[in-house]
Amino acid sequence: MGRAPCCSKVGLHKGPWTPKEDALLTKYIQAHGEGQWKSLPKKAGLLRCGKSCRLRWMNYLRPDIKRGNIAPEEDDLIIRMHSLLGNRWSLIAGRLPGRTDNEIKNYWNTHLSKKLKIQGTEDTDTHKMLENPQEEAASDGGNNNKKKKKKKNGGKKNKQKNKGKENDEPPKTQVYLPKPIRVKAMYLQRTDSNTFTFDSNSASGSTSQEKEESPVTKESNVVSEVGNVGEESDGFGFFSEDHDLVNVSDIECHSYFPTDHGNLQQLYEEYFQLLNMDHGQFELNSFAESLLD
DNA sequence: AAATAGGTCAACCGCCCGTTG
DNA sequence: GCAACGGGCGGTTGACCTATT
Repeated sequence: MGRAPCCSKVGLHKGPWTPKEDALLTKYIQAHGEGQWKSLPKKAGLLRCGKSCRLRWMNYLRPDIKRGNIAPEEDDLIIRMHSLLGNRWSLIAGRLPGRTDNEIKNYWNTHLSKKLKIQGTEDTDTHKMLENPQEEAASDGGNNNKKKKKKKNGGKKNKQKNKGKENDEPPKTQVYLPKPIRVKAMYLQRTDSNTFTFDSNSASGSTSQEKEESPVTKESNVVSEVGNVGEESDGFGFFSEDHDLVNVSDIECHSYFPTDHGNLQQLYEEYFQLLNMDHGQFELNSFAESLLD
């Protein structure tokens, strides 16, 4: 059909965002809110495609983004959700506040699919059990069929990509007590006073007062912490038994992620039961769609 | 020390879908 | 009903990093 590109590509910047661009985008959104992506770059003084701005904001600049290691329980939930929903990353991300679909997708492709194959748990595409998991893993090369392009080592130009790492502060996790929920992806909304709040209505039933509060300052909600995660979880057990409680100094990220085993189990079971209602794909799709209602 | 293989993840691309006029 | 538009999504790419040879 050849739809016209979302914007004229002529003269637009591509590639990694510079700190200056980030600042411009952040400043503009803080002042005017999200949306109007097509006209946003021009108004914000950015030589970027609107989609690129949206992506940068959604995946990197949003203040509620939880960067860093995926907790074992998140890991497990991703696996389970993937088994139910397939590659519907945005839906899965919607269950993991602070995580983006892109992050989860990357995490799946680079960690989980490989891990599951090695464990022989299942075919990560079909979720069927593998007969020869080791072979599968080996043949796959842990690369998800991704063709590897090798590049010359090239200049080690400064790259913003790892600037977080350069801080050398290990990613930290801070977890908030879950509110009674049917969780929904958290959307940042603008209030009349140009402050941002999380639209966690559907996610947590928060009051308007709560909304006035920056999530980052909601320290009172901090009730527990989860182990620093980069380590392997044991994969398919619901939680890793030996997963350590954390060290407060390792905590930083904020989340409403339910850390309680029971909550996660409940969430999963809720999904599972719905999927077992024997209503076929139509119901599955309806259910999936309903997740974000 | 240099070259290469393998891994990670930000960003792009193109399609799809809901909304609007 | 239709086309254009805006936004969202999943798949893919490629720059950069680390580990290994």
